[in-house]
Amino acid sequence: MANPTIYDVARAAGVATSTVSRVFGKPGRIADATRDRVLQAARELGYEPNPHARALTSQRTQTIAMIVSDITNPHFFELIRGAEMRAKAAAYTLVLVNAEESTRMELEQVRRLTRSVDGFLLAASRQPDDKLADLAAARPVVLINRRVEGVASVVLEPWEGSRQIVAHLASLGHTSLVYLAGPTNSWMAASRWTALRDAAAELGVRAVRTGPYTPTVSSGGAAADAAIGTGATAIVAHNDLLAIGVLRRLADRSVRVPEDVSVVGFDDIFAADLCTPTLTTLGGAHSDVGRAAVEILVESLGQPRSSTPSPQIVLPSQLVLRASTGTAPAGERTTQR
Amino acid sequence: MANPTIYDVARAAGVATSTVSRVFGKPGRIADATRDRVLQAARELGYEPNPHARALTSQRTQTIAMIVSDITNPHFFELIRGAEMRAKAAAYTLVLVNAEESTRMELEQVRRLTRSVDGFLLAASRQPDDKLADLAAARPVVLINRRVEGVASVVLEPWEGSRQIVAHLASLGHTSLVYLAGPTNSWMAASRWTALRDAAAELGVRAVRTGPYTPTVSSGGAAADAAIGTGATAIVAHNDLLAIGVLRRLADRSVRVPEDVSVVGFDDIFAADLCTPTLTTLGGAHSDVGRAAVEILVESLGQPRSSTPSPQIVLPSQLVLRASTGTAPAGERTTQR
DNA sequence: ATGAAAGCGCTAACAC
DNA sequence: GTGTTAGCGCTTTCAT
Repeated sequence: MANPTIYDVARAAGVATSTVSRVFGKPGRIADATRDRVLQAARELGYEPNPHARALTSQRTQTIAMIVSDITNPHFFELIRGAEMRAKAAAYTLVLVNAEESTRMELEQVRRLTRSVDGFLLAASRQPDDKLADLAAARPVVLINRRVEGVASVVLEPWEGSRQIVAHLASLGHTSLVYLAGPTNSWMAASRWTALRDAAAELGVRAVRTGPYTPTVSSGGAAADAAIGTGATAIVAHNDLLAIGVLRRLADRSVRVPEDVSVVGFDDIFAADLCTPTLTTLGGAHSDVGRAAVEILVESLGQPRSSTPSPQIVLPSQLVLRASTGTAPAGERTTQR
Repeated sequence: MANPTIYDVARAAGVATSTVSRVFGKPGRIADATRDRVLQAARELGYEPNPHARALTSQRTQTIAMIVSDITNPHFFELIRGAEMRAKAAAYTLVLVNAEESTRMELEQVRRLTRSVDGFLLAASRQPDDKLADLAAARPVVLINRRVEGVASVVLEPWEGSRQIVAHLASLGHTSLVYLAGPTNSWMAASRWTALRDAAAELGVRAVRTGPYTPTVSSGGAAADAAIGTGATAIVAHNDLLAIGVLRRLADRSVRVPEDVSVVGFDDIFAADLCTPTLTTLGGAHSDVGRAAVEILVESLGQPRSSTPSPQIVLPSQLVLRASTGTAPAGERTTQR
């Protein structure tokens, strides 16, 4: 038979269609003998439940959508990977959408997919806070690397991590740093800068910001030039891609790293350990972020809507010291206490 | 209204439900005035078509599944990216599944998703040929970087590319090379080796193969040791990840690249241009491969099944020369004609 | 514990 | 060009 339905199975097993439905839907509520008979018939006919018919009545699709702001960034890769693994484990299907840094497209895709998925993972969303609150009020949403009051989220710790970067630089004798900012509507960019600035103030380091820059290798050139222009001895780039671009430009300009200037990135992407010099960066278990996001989304789908308290999860980040940071150049160096 | 249906729209616009359905389904067949009226009503009510109800009757889901054999490999990233972009452009939703190098899981996921998607993209499938032919006979399938008789596919040219690698090495005076093989059930691994071997024979280069190796950086250590053991002056690794692992191990063993030995990879991943030395590799437009695969899949979905001639597309690869290849060490060098 | 039957929202003949 | 109507395959009351 081409596409056997519960009717075929019901007939073959000599039961009602509702019984077949129950066998597949809520296994507890059926007598063992009947269940075995149904399962047997189903197997013989090669029956597979039709997810659309199921979704039509039950309103549950066993599918979640992950919308990433920029699939080009390898950092998202880990996020996606973690999410995919956890989704598969929970028997959910993962739909992947790239918003290409466009807030409009992000919204449009959420709208388009609203009926086809049970919930959304919004990774590094570029929407304003109120928009996200609206979206989350209307459907299950978990934000990734973005935090908004009252909306569930999972973020990789940016505050203490940024603090550690500044402390690390300060301990190497740096008295000034420049932050190469990421996109203006990036929550992470804002969080990092705030934390860097505060930590710098505390530790007596001068901190300035330039940008915003598109977080890509190719933007690193202009960013590096601007950074050098500030006279700072340490450059903290919004992410590793940008940092690697900076490294390249500095090499072209014969600025030595870390002798003349130190460079720090964020994310600890695969390439951070391969570039020359290897890059000091704030990393963390990105795939765990994706995993955790799926976890709390799926969990919230089980509960009656709105009864959930919107968990805000923070996963630890971790400063990875490599060769791109070193003691501040002597001329600029201040006496350490 | 919470979830307006075509009934609500029909009532508001004063038409039949079928008219509403047509407006959204086949825009041509309706009078302009009626269409505008329906669209207007739909907008006012905030109507969104329910994809499941649509799929249930029409048998079309506007969704395609992409199953990748190993999402960890950054090379797949580009494939996914190209596929996602093209799918979105064609108003298709992309479901992403990682098979984690497991043939069983690959099959299982295809089965599970068969009813929910219109077709499959199988990237670097690890299934045997006959299994793939079976799968493709039962549903629309496009293979990516895998070729099987009678099944539609898109591959990045491996033969002429491998040939160019050998020619490049030969022109540098190398007379022997070792290929560090990828997974045994990888079609690409087989194709590359065959092409390398044939080209080597033609050009008077001795070629041996070791392995198989898991194509990861961490496998590169053992692979490098084995390669050195063969005495070959040129190492061709199954992919860039493995090649980078080899580079690391050689550096640890103080084997100079390219002075003592040359190293070549495949894929031209982002990191190939960042490692030390930078890696000579056979690249190509991977995202175009993903794009093309979606294209022919979507196209075949338009046609009546089986009327399509299963296109086998080959996209050009391209040898990217970097610093990891150089003239063969003098001792081993043969006189050039 | 199981059956009967009414939809879920939409499409696709088939009429007119 | 538009309306009528019968399902698509399943879940879910409501009975029994």
